[in-house]
Amino acid sequence: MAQKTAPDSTRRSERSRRAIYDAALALVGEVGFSKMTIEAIASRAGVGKQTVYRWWPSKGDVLLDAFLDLGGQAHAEANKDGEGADTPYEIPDTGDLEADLKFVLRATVDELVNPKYDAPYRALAAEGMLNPQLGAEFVERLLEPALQLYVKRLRAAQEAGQVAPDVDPRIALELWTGPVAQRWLQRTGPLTHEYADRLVEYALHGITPR
Amino acid sequence: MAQKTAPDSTRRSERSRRAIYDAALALVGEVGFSKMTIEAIASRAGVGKQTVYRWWPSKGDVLLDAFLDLGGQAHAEANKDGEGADTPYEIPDTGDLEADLKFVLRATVDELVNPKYDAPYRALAAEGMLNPQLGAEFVERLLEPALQLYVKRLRAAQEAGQVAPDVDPRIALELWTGPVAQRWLQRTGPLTHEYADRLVEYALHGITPR
Amino acid sequence: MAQKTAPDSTRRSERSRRAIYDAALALVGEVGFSKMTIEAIASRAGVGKQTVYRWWPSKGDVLLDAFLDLGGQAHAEANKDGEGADTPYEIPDTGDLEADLKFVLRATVDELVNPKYDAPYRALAAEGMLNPQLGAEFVERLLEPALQLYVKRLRAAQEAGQVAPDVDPRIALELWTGPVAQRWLQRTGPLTHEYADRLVEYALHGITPR
Amino acid sequence: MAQKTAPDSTRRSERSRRAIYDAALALVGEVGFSKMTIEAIASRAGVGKQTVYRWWPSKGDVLLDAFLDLGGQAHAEANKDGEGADTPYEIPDTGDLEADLKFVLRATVDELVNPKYDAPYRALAAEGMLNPQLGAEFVERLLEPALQLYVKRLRAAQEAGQVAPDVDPRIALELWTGPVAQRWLQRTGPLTHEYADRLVEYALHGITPR
DNA sequence: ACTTAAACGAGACGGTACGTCGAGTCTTACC
DNA sequence: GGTAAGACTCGACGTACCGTCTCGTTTAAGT
Repeated sequence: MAQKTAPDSTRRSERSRRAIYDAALALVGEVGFSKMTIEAIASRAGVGKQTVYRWWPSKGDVLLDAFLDLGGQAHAEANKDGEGADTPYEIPDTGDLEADLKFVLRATVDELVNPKYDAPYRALAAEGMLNPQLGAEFVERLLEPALQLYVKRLRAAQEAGQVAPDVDPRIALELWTGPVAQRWLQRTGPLTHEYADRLVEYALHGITPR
Repeated sequence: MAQKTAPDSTRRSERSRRAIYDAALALVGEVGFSKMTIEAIASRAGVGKQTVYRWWPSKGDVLLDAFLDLGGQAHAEANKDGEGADTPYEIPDTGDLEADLKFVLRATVDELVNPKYDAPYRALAAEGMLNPQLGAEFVERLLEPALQLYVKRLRAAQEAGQVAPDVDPRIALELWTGPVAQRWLQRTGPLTHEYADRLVEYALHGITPR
Repeated sequence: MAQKTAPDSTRRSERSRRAIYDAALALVGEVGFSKMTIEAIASRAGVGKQTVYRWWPSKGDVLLDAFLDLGGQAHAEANKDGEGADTPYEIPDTGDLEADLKFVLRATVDELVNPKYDAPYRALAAEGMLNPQLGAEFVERLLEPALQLYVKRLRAAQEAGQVAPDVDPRIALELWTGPVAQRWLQRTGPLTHEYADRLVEYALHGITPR
Repeated sequence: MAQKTAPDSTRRSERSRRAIYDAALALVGEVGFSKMTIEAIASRAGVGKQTVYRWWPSKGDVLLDAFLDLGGQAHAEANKDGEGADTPYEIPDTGDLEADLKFVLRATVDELVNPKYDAPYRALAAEGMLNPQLGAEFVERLLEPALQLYVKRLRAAQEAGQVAPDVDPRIALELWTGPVAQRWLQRTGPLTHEYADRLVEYALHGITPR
């Protein structure tokens, strides 16, 4: 396959890469995704346009990498005082499924509401809907790993008999992630801790009388 | 409020309006929302650019109106043979809540999968996430009316004792609309009748053992 | 030949015509000829665009009529106290050709420098250079009548033996009108009374030693 | 003076510059100045609009440069066979002032009548009358240099005693350039060799009897 | 330490679309 | 039927970015 003489990533300027991430995240917050231009990113990063085009095919991809990097940094930050064992991304398992799910979902809500994450994450979600290639990458690298944590926790709950054995965890988790995503992205209602709790309750016990 | 000498809508050309709707819907299907330009809409509709700009502030707004018109037409079509009483938008109430919900949700899935609706609806959803003004209009005029049908049906079910009285219908409905929206928009999994059925079952009875 | 049903000038609105003249003259002074638009003229005159288009083919023609009207008014004004005999446009004949020419040429200079006349007259001259049709009308209705006054005066001078009999007056007059026009239109030098005097002297007596 | 980050002229595309000149000169001849658009120039030159706007503020300026370049080319052409000494722009001095002036003025008339030069030159002259900034440049770069040749020749004639010592050459030359300009630009009469001769005669010897 | 080739900053280039303005035509309602 | 008003199609405006393409200038590997 004849690519356009693919760039040599070993000689890549780390300095420029970081500057581009910073510029992209700043701009998406300041002017929004659709008004964020590659020229503006380059100019703000003090970088030539070609340096952006050399490494990313579109502004969406720049933002995706920038956002993943942001997440990586945050995680590294949270663990920098640890002795060595890296705290994994994990849903707690206290034995009380309902409490554990509420705890995590509340944290998710907090994050989605945080402007620092909202702007880029929302932009990526929206862009991914129209651009299947970007959307696939978004889901694969960002969304699905997070959802798999629920799968793992639900499997444990099934083994503990707290979830019916014939329930498909991959579907079950959508009972609360779907609604939260919808409220967040489409602003169809307030996104609060109370709302998160209610979703978990309804999902676990159903809405029909017992 | 000093607008730029608002145009006189009584003198508006119906011909142009329809042509613009058709062009917008065709283009969003053919080239996608982001590559759809106002110039292309105007040109395809055989209309001056100014005529588009005179009546809509952005291509998103054009598409929203075009899509609403499309829905209106479809509904009118479906009722043109009726005696006179307009069949309302309504969720059937056969007494069997689960069956009724599955029926409607399957229909929703079919519609979302239909390319005729998918392209514009998806574009509007995505655009509405980045543009709060458009998003609000999208929700108010398109999404919320549909969701309210579930509220009504769930209220009836509550009166019939089929749904617990302390359940909030506006939240409950999101147990299935949220997941469907997520699968559809973010392509996180297959969107099938089986999936729809499963969501309704989980939502009604919960995922914990009974 | 089927014209577009030529308008009936007997039913023409005098009110509108005057308002259009005023608007055109005001605008050419305020924003210049090229930024003066027919829409602006109509709007300022409180008149529909069609009323302008019905009676004039271009903004140049509007301005030409407006300027001719302005000249007519000025002349009427100058004669409104007269007993009845209309003072004709005429170059004085005191018997002293040089003095008479200097007098008239100084007056011409004063007029060309007067902003009230400069803007429209200059616009018409320039436009007439690029648009032969307008140019011909400009020359025929505005310029040539003025030049013919010199022809008449020079003929009288020839009869009085003050101008060589083989001199062509129509060419001779250009010895001073040409230079004045050039200085005025192309701003190649100061346009003063002294300059006017000098031109007349050179033209009458030549620049070679006598 | 804070310009908009003035472009770097060392990186300018010579190819584009020439193509733009050619397009501008062709267009002004074909459709006239007022119907010549910057879009058409760019399109015909196979150039982006921005490349025109980057280097010139208006179509008038483009045409001025194009015309100057045309003159430069013509002059270079005329001298390419020379040994090295560039034939200067110069009015011949045969000792016979009248003959020399007639010779040059006839050549001027020929040039003004040549369609190749008429269209752009006329357009520049007319545009310069309405746009003082362009007019100043036109006079300074195109008109005045030509007029100064007459000043030089007349000074020589004064030294030779063929022109009265108190005559101002800068004014004297207008006795024939002014009329020629007027006939040419305003089409007030035929522009012929005979006319040119007559003007020189009148100007040199005056129109009064000797 | 020196060479050398790739990445880099800068930004000009041919394009496309933007959103606005005005041209000239046409329609509506009024007088 | 002329008029004021203004919506219409069309085309050009001047601007903003696109993605590509030179230009020198770092800069880091491999001699």
